[in-house]
Amino acid sequence: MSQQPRNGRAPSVKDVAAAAGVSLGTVSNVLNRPSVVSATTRERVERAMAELGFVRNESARQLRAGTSRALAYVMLDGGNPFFHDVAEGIETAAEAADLSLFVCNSNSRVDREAKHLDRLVQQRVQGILITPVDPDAPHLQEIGRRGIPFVMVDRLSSGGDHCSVAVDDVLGGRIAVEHLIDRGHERVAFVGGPSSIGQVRERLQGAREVWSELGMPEEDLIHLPTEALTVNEGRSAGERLAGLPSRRRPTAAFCANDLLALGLLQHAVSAGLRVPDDLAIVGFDDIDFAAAAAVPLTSVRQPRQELGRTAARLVLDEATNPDHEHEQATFVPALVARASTGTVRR
Amino acid sequence: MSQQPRNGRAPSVKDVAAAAGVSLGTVSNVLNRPSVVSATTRERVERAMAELGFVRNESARQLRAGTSRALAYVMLDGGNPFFHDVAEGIETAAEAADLSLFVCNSNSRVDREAKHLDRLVQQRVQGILITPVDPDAPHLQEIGRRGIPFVMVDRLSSGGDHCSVAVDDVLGGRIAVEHLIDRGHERVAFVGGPSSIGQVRERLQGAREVWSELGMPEEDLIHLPTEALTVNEGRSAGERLAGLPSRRRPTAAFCANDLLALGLLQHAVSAGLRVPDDLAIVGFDDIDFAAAAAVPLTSVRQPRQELGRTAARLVLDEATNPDHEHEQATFVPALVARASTGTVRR
DNA sequence: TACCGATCTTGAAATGTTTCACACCCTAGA
DNA sequence: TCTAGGGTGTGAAACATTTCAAGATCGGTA
Repeated sequence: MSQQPRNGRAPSVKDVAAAAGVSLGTVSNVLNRPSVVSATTRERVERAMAELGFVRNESARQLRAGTSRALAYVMLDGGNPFFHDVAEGIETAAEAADLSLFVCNSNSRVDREAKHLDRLVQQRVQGILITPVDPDAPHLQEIGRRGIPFVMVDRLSSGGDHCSVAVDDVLGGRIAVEHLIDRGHERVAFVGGPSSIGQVRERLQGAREVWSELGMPEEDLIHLPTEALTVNEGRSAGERLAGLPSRRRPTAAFCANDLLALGLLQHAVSAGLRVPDDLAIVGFDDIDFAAAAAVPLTSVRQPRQELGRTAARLVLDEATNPDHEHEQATFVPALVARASTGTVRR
Repeated sequence: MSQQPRNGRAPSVKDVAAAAGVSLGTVSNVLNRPSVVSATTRERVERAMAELGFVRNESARQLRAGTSRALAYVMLDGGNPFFHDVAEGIETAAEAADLSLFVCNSNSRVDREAKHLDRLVQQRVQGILITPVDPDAPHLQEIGRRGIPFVMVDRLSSGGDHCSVAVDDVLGGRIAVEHLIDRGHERVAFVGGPSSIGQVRERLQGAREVWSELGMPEEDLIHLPTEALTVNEGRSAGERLAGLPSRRRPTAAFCANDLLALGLLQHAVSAGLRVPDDLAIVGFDDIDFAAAAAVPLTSVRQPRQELGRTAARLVLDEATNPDHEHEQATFVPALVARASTGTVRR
């Protein structure tokens, strides 16, 4: 690991070859096909590398080989642990395939997303995984048309012209609200928005479906819209909820994600409400903080890591398998009941 | 934005030049020095690029130019929102300098950290920011010796052979415990570990300093060690705390970070303890979830984004300024008092 | 000794971009 | 008509690597 005095330029294969007294090709063989070079030569070359502190120049490698060694995941909201867990799953799979993973964060902004994508295309990454701000945005189609392996995460592809991985959000909405009805609640709020977000729309749809199927009056499922899926918005929804006249006030809330639920929970506790007795709460995603809340949160679990691993598997298949067929992988969400919805009412 | 039918190979400057009827050099000029080419030629070239769907090949660019357009941040624990916030700060600064940021996560594992670093060196990134598992690990020295701009984040450099950015952790420990003493607590637990982590050692040191300076008996500051700085470990510390004989049991806990504090808080609430009356809690970092906890958490705030921005500034200076001098930027932590420590006791 | 096959090594070509010295074309001035 | 010089455009070289056809070496055998 020792090094020559720095002379400005990083040592190249050429320098290694000279130091070891072999040709460029041999050095390259040591790097890429060690088995074809004799043990003694290999050793000599490796010693030279160590002495010079040689590190392969990845841009040159990539330029010549025509293929990068990296995947990328563009996540929607770095502040939401859900996406971090998905990224972990992707990284596990990438690691196994000996690929790097670039993690980017669009922060729900289309311009940031576009900028990231542009850079990733310039980098010629092997594949792009993304939870998009808008699944129909033209710059996404662009990626596909370019022939870059592409998988949509946490959103199902409508057109079917690329792979996608997601849970069944409608079903998720159904099981959340069914759980609340089971617990005896007769007036329930759905907290979430904006409805430009597909996940929000579908979770609400599932909620409404099961609500009417079980014969509950339509006006007793109240939609409390939010501007974003954040803790703060959850708190502010809590204020609005508290402001409702008591005969209209729901006894339970189903939040479009756990961040909203945590915000709502906090507001409820600080307003002196007892959870679940005065207000039951169900979240969505089942992030670790949900279980860790002061009143542990009932939540609709998504298999976060598995979502990521599957997405990575699909993108790798698209990258390497000539017979690749696009696939829409759907997972089934599961209710995880905790203290925030307590036991049966009354 | 339309494209030729894909013919397998992505279009290169050569193709663009041919399509526009100009030379390679001119295309490159349009890309890099638009001002030296006449408006009409430029337009023609740009049209050709659009028609072919040309995207610059970054590896070739980097190989020739000898310089990458990216920074990297290797964070210690992607599951801790603190590091996400630091990364946001770095990204802001990188964005302003028109650089990409690669975010990696070592997950507190030396081998993952080493692997990431190795890849980043191969990529020839312009600079590396890192919150290291072990600040004295030899592979870190290696980076510096290689001449890659390098900044340590959330840890102060001892040797001074590179830049670093951190808050004064000893001071942080002092203000946390001083606050508890002010509130009238006479028996306090420090929750945190392992002590291989410098931050933990220093926060404990600060706690001990102020404890003895204010004349409190040494044996009344109890150290509850943990295996990691996670919510789960916080919960388990809560169990151990509850198991102490009541005359030894502290009335307040200072946790080495907010995740521990949240775990401890959850255990306390579920065990029926009133916070802050039966147990007051102070965290460290002031992540967003601290304020959002059911009992909002008193915490020692670190300027998370600013830490990141400053680190990015330093690494950029090292990368571009020939007169760069290594700098240890220290920030002052501040106590943010919330409900979890309530008001004065008795 | 000559030849063979196996094993190992070589060196040139190719990858897509940027750079830079130079050539070209005008126009203006002598 | 010639020259100077600004404004444009050109094309070859360079960057660090990989690949691959071909060459070298060696031990063994006819």
